Amino acid sequence: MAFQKERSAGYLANQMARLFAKGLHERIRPLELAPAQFMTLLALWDEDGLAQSELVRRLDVEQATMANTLTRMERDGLIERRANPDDGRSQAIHLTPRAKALRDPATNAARAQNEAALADFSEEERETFLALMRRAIAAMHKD
Amino acid sequence: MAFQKERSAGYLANQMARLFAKGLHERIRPLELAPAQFMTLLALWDEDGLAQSELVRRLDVEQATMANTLTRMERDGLIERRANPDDGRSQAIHLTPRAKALRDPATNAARAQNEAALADFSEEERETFLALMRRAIAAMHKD
DNA sequence: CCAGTTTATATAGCAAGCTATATATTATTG
DNA sequence: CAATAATATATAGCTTGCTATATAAACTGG
Repeated sequence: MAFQKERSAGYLANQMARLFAKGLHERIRPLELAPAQFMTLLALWDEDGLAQSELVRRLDVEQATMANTLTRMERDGLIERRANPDDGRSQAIHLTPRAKALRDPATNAARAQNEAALADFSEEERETFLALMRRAIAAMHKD
Repeated sequence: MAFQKERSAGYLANQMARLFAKGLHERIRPLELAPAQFMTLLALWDEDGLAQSELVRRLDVEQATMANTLTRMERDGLIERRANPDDGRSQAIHLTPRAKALRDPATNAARAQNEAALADFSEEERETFLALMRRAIAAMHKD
């Protein structure tokens, strides 16, 4: 039996995620933000001064990925790494004023992208969709 | 109102797609295949000898992305680029015997990954999930 | 207290995605 | 037919993801 990509959850998930990322990237381009930077800012807008290890835990990316993203964000004036006086290994990641000011425009852009993707979904379909994605994520985490 | 990433379709789509890719990568590792190579092979197993432009159209990635993926696949002995006698610009992409032999083990690995993700989904939920993803993809394409 | 382990971060190296641009070939049009 | 436009592919340069490995600091058990 042939493998049909249009019927493969993994194939569709990849295509959908690329379209989300592309659309978000477009919408936040005027802010000079990239998607992974936005995702990291989401966690820091929620709670400033987190350690890299905590960002890794909350965003579920590999430590090396986060280290590189933070380096680019520091370069772009979005964050500062401040020494932790209690532990010479870790640093606290703090938002710059520029990053704080981006909160509203950036989250609005993300909301607009979600809305574009789900434009013709009913409220019930939206809830179902989010719930199914969360379940697939949980299942793969266990695996 | 706070932006909650756990309630953002785009955020969940990104996380889900990464987990699909990671799981698939793990499963096809013994075959020495990477995920984008697998995706490209899906199209070529279906129809050998396609031009790069047709692969771009069928897989919906940018031309530059496909050119680079094909270069890696050629390096890895999965494809050959053959000159097109009718058009000096284009080349036909042909599978090597090695790539042809990978069809069954690779599609089985992909099926196993999809199954792991959707293990606790009912048949109806699976259909719903695929349909919702297709609709989100179509909506973003239009956008 | 110190040897060994654990934890926090960084770096190297690769794949795959993107945009922008270059080059070659074919098609079109005045 | 020559100039221009369109098409097919390649390349440069960047971000984001990954694994594997290195380094430094802090803990811990004997």
